[in-house]
Amino acid sequence: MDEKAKDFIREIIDADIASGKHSDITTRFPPEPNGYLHIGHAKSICTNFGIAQEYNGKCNLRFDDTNPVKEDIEYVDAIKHDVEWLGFKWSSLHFASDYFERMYILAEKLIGMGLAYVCDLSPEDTRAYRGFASKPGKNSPFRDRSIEENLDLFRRMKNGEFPEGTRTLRAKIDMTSPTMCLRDPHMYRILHRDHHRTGSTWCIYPMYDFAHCLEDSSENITHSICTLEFEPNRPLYNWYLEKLDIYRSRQIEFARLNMSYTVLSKRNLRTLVEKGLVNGWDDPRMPTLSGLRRRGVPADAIRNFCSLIGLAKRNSTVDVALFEHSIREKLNKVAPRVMSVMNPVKLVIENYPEDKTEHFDYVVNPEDESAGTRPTPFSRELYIERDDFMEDPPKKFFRMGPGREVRLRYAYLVTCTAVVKDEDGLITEIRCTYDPDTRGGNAPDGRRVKGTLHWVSAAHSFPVEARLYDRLFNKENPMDNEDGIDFTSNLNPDSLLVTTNCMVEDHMRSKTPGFICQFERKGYFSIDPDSTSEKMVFNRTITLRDSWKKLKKNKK
RNA sequence: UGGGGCGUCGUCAAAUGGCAAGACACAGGGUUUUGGUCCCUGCAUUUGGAGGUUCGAAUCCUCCCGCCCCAGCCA
Repeated sequence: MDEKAKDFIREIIDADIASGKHSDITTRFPPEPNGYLHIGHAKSICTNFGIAQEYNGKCNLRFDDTNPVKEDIEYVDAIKHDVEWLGFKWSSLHFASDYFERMYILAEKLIGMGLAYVCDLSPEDTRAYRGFASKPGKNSPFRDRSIEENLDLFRRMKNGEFPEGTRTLRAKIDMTSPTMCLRDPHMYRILHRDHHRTGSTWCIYPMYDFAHCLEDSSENITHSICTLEFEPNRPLYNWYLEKLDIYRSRQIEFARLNMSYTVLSKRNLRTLVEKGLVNGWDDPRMPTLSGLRRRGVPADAIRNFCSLIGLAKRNSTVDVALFEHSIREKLNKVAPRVMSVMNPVKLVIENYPEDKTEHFDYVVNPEDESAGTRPTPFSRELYIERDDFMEDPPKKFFRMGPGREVRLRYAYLVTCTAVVKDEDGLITEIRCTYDPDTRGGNAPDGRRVKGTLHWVSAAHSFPVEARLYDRLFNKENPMDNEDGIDFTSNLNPDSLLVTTNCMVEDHMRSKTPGFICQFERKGYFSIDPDSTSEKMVFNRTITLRDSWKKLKKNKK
């Protein structure tokens, strides 16, 4: 068995088990319900749930809902659905808000220990007193209130006696600490807002640093895995647990995922949605899990991608090509093949009987023998891809041209005899003859053809809408632009092209949204929920690799 | 320029003092009724730089350089 090298987090866990520090491992995935999950969260989900699986431990799903201003129940449901879709089951479900009472008690305990105080400084003054990174801060004038006064004030804060912004509860640590978050950090702020779960019960809400370590501790989380930007907060995380003398979870930080040609911050994704630059959080161009799902990306592909990218502390940007590779790799193995013509032009076989229809055996998936074959109908009038014909083709063009013989996949060898055009010079019809001896696609005399074209029978196909998606941004780093702010200037104007006259084999009529297939030679497609009985809609998940396109591009 | 992190191929990423894995990308070739898949081949004499320790250094030491994070009553 080839031992895959372990990442630094799994090495820490191994060491903790070896040393006897832990015999059972518990992790957690702690999203804030203020937006939709994206591929970056998938890295965290796969890490936390993956570790729990590998070590026979537990992984909780916990909503970090400490800020009612930004959070909503809508996101809670969407997040649960996304985690399940990715293929994970949480050991237990929690909400930070379930711990509000306990947090409050622990806050009073800290006050009682002389380690927390109510501060009346305005937000502006608080900032002024904090100092700078290189300059120490000054003590708040309210820092030395008596325990009794602090307790009284804090209870009155809780009882709603003070307006928002007038007072906070702060930990009494060290205003001169070189670590900014240790300069008497806020524990509670006043917010006269209804919370999506606790309603109007509370008008003070705990800050992240105070809340998160308590949540982890309450759940006996052994390893609290988070992203790099929380690294400077770790001393504070440890401070609360130590002073309160409660279960000590260990915070470990890893580098969040960045991906080329993609934005992955909730803030920027929200901008795209709110400015109407995409059609919602689940727009198939979005890197959200809901968007990827709608686009047709299998959860398996995402999980495999997450194991390919590794886990480390170095800031990095993964090439989106690696993600695309993961998608193709999965889809190639599972997607049934279908023939569909995106940009149809009629092909008439002059020597084929007008009233005849015959069927050929179509291999459903050459990568999966068990998928078997199915019959596909063929007749005198077909559609082929406009791109598959050139009147004056170069040598390397292996497709149809005047006088050229090509294979119609699974059917016959045909030779182009004529082209019919309208008054504008647009080709309206291509004429050809077929060789009846080549049934199935091979010539008994052994002659070979270079090209094999896909096709549909005109009488046995129907038009659908195809939404051809491409990368949302045309710049490797969408954040890199002239004014340094407006990343939307790097949006790819061709990220969505719609064609409404894509002809698809008749048997596809019965398929329903979510169905994924490969349109042969074109790419992988999934049926969109926008489909109606009048018009089916297909999303292009991703194209096939296209070495012909590459060859053409390199010549230019 | 205070504190906390991080520098190994174009992009990710292993190597834990003993001869720089692997994947993607790229380039070339083979097979092929998808210009797909698959298969072969090539792709870091060198690990941000300079010194030092050592028989031996990406790994240890010193100095330097670069990048990221922290000054929300956000998370």
